[in-house]
Amino acid sequence: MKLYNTLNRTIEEFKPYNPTEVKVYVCGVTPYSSTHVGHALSYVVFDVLRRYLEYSGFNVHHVQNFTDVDDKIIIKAKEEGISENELTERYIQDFFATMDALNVLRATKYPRATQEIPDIIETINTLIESGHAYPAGADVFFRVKESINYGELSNRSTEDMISGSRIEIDPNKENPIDFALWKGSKEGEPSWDSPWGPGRPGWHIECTTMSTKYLGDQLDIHGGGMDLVFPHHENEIAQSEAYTSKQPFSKIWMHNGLLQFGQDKMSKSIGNLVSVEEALTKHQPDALRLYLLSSHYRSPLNYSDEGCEAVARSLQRLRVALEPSAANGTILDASAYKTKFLNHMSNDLDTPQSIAVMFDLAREINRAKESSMEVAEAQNELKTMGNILGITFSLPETAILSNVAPFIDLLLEIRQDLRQANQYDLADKIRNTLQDLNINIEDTSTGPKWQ
RNA sequence: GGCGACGUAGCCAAGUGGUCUAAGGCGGAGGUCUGCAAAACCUCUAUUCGGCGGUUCGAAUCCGCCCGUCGCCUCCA
Repeated sequence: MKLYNTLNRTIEEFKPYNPTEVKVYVCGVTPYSSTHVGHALSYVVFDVLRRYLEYSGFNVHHVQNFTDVDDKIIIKAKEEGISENELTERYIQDFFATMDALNVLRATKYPRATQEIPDIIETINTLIESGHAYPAGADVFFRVKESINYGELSNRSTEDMISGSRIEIDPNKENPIDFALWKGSKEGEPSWDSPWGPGRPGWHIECTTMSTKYLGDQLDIHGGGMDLVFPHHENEIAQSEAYTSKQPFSKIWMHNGLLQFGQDKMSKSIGNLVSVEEALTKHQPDALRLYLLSSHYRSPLNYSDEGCEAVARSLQRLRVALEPSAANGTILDASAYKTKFLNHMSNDLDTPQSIAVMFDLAREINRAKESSMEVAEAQNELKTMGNILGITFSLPETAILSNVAPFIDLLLEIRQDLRQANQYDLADKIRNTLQDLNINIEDTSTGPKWQ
C-alpha cells in the first residue's frame, strides 16, 4: 500500500515495523462543543484507513486521545457554571454517539489527558533530566534549539518562526519558539500537583506520553487534520524523539484536508459550524459518509446540503443493485472490479476512484439482472467494497410506523384491481396521493413495491 | 512577510508525461421497458483541463510568469 507522507511530501510504500500489525495514533478532539462535520471527515477518513488495513490482513492498534484539559474547556465550563469534567464528559459522549451514528469503528483505546497526569509528569521529568526541557517560574518549557529536525514536518525554519511577529514573547522562555510542557495554574483553574507546583499539562505533551505508553516508542502512522501539522505535530515529534531517543517518532504522517464551509474552513474559531447531529437530521449517515469520501482525503471538501443530497440519490442506485434477484443463469464475475477497487484503495486511499468502481459494478449487476444472470456473488463483492468504506447500504429510516403497512398494502391491492379493470385514473390517484405522502410505488414484474 | 495547497463539463469530483478525443456521481436531452409512471438499461451532455510562454517526439500532468481561491504561521480534525 502506498501512502502520502507529510514528512517528506511524497507518496511512499507503506511497510509497518511489524509485518502483521500496524500502530496508528490519531489526534482526537478537544471536547468542549458538539462534534462537527469537519471532525467527521477526519475520523471517517482514518476509519477507512483502519478498515482497509484490517481487510488487508493487518492487526490494527488504533489509539485516539481526548484533550480534556485546555483553556477553552475552562472558559466554557465557567460560562455554563459546571465543572470541567462535567463539560468534557458531555462532549465525549456526544463524540461517541456521533461516531457510532456514522459507523466509525471504535479505536482500541481512547486515553484522556486528565487520566494520564502521573505519566505526563514522568515524561516531562525525563525531558528535563536530559536537558531538553527547563522549568521557568511555574512553567516547564521545551528547549526547541536542541532538536535538529525541528521544522522538518511543517517545512519551515526556526528563523522564519522567530521573525514571525505573531509569536508572543514570554519573558520566562529562553527562546521565543520554546513551548510549554507544563503550565502553572492560575487561580480557579483545574490543577494537579507536580514537582514544579500545581498546574496542568501543555497541549502537546499528552500525545507523546499516551502514544509511547499505549503503542510504544515508534508509531507506524500518526494522523490528524492538516491544521495540526504546525505547531502540534511538529512539537510532538521534537518531544517524542527527545524522550525516546529514537527516530522517527512515526514512520508516516497522514493529514486530511480541511472541510470548507462557504468560503472558509469549518472551524470552532470562525463559528461556521455544522454539527454532525444537525447534518444527520437532513441526510442519512451512509450519504454523509459517502459524501465525505467522494473527494480525496487530502483535498479540501466544501460541505453543502446539495452535495449530500446528490450523493444520497446516487446511493439509492447502489441499493437497487443490491436487491436480490431470483435469476440463476451464468454467474457474473466481479473479480476485475474488485481488483480495481483494491488497487485504488492501495494508492493513498483513493476513495473517489474506488467509489467510481462501485458504481461501475452496480451498473454491471443491473445489466446482468436484465439478462437473468446469477449476481449474488457480484453483489457480495459490492457489499464488501461498501464495508471497507463503512457504507452499510441500509435503508433510510422512514417515519412510517409499522402498523400502517397493512393499510398501504390494502390500498395497493385495490389499486391492482383497478388497474386490472383499466380504471387507471383511480389507480393513478392512489399512486400520486401516496407519492405526496412520500411513499413511492414501483410496479415491477413481481407486483407493486412501495417504499 | 514566510510556508503550502488548489483552479478540470451546468454542479460535485478523479486523473499528475503517451492507453486522456479526460473516471465516477448529480443534473439535463433522447430512447428501450411500462396502460402511464417509477426503477433499471442504452445513447448523448469538456477535441479540452484558470491565462500566457517554455521543456519534450508527446503535457491537464514538468518548468517559469501572471490571474484567482483557500489553508497554516494563534486554539482548531
